[in-house]
Amino acid sequence: MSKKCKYAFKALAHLAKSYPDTHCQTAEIARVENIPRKFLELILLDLKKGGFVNSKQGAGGGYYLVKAPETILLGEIYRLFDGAIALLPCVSLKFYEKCKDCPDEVACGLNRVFLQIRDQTLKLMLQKTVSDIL
Amino acid sequence: MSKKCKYAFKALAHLAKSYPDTHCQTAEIARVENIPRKFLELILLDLKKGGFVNSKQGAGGGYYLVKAPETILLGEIYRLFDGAIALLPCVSLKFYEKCKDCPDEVACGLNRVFLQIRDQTLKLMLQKTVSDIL
DNA sequence: AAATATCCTACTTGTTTAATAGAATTTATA
DNA sequence: TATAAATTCTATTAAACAAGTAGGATATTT
Repeated sequence: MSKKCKYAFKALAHLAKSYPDTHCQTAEIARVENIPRKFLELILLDLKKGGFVNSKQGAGGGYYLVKAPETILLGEIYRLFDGAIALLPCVSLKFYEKCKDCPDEVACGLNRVFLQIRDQTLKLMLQKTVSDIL
Repeated sequence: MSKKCKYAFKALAHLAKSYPDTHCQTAEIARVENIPRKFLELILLDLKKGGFVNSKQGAGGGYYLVKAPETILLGEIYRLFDGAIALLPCVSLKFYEKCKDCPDEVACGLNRVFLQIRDQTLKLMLQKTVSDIL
């Protein structure tokens, strides 16, 4: 998992603590969660584009969750930042790509095994939410 | 998973088909499995250093498995080429590293969730062998 | 108007990936 | 014993990605 993605999880967990009452500023999150501030700005922006958080500009502004923590699936966030959950593109649901070197996906032994692993991981990732990492 | 690792799996599967009777040459494996030949050379060399295959130099030489296909765990190969199976260094068994931004691993929610995911994946990866991808 | 905060674009630095190139070494065999 | 065939070794490369950093534009409050 990229640092970006890990920081995103931590930022969401931080915002979840003040949900739905109040909002937090980038600088505060950065300080408390030990994340480089300017880097975190980009991450929060991505989370906003992804529809997970919203923001208020200007003095006294900040970020807040758009949805309840228990409705934000870890898998969605992972995909937003790191792309495929699957270890092979040919077993990915959302980022599927055919292997150029593989003539027959159905007969491919790697495909079979890594589909199982993807299924397992996906199940947990779409079952666990931001409220599970508080 | 890196291409290198995927190619390694395919090369091992190829070698498994002629185990223990005969050996295969890089050029043949490269052709049949659609892997760039010079790239495959490096991979087979790594597999040799890792103790999974052995080779015979010179005319009529080639590579062959050192151990039976059903004793070569996919997780071992994955680790050899791609390192940690875990998604976070702080939940990795063989490639453990402390997160610099995390004050308390035991209290960390991310640690908890991704430890579960690692456990799942590891279980399958150390249970499945080269003979499972034939 | 000033201070504060998000928003946006670009840049940088280092590492990794996926190869490719060429020569050295070893071995079988004609 | 020369030659061909194969592995082995070292180096290089181009492209992409990771993890930030920098600076200014924009919006909002006081």
